[in-house]
Amino acid sequence: MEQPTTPAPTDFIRDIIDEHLRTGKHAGRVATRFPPEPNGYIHIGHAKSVCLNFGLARQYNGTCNLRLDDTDPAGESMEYVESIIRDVRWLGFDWGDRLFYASDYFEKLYGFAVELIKRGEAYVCDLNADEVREHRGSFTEPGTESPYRNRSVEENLDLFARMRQGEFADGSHTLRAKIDMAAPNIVMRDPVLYRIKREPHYRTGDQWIIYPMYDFAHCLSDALENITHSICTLEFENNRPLYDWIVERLISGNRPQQIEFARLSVSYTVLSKRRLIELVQKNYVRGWDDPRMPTVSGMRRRGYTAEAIRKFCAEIGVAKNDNLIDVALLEYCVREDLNERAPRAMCILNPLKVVIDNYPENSTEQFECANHPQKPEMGTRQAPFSRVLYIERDDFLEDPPKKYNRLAPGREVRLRNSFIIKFESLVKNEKGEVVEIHCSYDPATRNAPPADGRKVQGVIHWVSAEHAVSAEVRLYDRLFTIPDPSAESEFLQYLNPDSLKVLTGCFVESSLKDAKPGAQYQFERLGYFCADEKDCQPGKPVFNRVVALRDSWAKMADKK
RNA sequence: UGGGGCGUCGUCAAGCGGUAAGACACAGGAUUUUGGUUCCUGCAUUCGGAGGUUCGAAUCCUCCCGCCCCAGCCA
Repeated sequence: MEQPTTPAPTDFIRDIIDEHLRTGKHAGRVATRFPPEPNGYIHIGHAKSVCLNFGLARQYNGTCNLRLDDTDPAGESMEYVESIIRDVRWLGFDWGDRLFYASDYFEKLYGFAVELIKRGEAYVCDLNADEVREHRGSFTEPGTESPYRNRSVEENLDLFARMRQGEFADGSHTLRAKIDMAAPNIVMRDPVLYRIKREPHYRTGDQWIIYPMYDFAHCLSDALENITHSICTLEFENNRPLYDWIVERLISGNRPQQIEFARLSVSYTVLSKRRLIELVQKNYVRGWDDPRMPTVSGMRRRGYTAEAIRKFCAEIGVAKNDNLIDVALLEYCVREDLNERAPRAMCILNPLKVVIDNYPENSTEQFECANHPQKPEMGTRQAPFSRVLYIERDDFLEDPPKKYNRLAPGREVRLRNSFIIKFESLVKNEKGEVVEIHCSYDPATRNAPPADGRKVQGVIHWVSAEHAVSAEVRLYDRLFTIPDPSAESEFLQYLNPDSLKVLTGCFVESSLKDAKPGAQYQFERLGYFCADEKDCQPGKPVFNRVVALRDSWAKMADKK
């Protein structure tokens, strides 16, 4: 698979690695991993981690594993695993043959647990969840030791084996590390290492009824895979002492080192897995790949490219500051990428009929249109022109404000790629709405400037009524309108009911009747659109809005 | 409140004792058969605050203030 070229910025993680390289730690090796739990689809926040981990591996000529961190059977599934594999690949990264599952280590992890018991540093505790919590103490008070804390190694070994064999009820026993119930860091107050959970695991089925906790499984999985730099998000900083505690006891030689960075937040949206699951399960969206979702698959379906997402991840940087990235930066990265690659096309969202009175009836001519104004190598296409056209309703105003650069009574405009036309008259219906306008065209301006050098009011796009293809266009606005991060907890109340507007009665030029699903276009003056991966059908295309072109006209109108 | 982190432009983010990069956003202007693109220009005398060390501090020290994370048998 092609490895993308993303810029290699400097950041504190690279400083740490450089230092290791200098001192010879890990013998010059760099091994990272991307370890999602398969309990949902990955989103733009995961993409940051994917780009970081795989980017580091590539930059330092190392490796990056894809590991499914599936130690809690609840909510995990093969569908999620498949989506993760698909999405990381699509983002442009390759883990070679290094696809791993924490669940493949269950037997080894069990062995590590036994070893810890033998060292007298883990014990089986009969306290239930509530009792464990009570014994844990609080931020200000130390915890109290479990009455089961000082069982003999033999008893612990026996009990732990029986836990595995299914002798005890769910939640009745746990395996705990024997550390320090008075530790100021609550993570170190005899953390639970194994719990009993009779829930089928999507890979191991009912083979196990005890499952290792994250803190036990993750560091040891890293060690088993010879990871050198275990990069995770800031909320795990409190867990690092435990990570080291476990690894120091059970692993000899070079040990992985945990390094934390700030997770991504993006304005106006929500990236919490819990909340995204809720959106899908309660059908607020049409699925994980709904184009309004901040998931990788949603963005792909919406028309964002992997390159744009990678560019974004490189642009935001990696640091330890809590951050809230302006969604405008994401959209900038998408626009920048699409501007290069998206062929231009004309589309009328809201048609207004225009009759060119002095153009012969039953006549058609073809205009050759550049697919990209700055890139002749992208070729041309033919656009049929005839006497009856559709233009965008917004492109005509009977009584235009100053600065309006489009068609109006008494004015001339350029029809993009074709003639200059001049307003002649209009037709209204009984309600007083303009339903049709009549214009004349200047044959001498066929893709040429007027001979007399006169300037026209602007350039608008059009489509031949007879040849145009009807299309459905979906305008996606932001799914949320969360005003600031502190309001995020009430996320459902900020769902934007207008986040999806379906426009029917739209027309696209005939060259788009076979638009390839997934292909992006720039509809001139309207924005970037993507032929919908799922709903687009030849002959009647469905387009999703990717991002809008800057709406300068709207901005001017706002100003005055 | 105990512990762990973090505070540099509206938003990200470089900077690591030698006198505040860059990007987005924003504001002007030029070019343009997309109000797009491109291209110029402007945008932190100041780095959470107050003291101190120093010829010199965003960078070192002290105190203070603010924000985030931790009391799941989630990850």
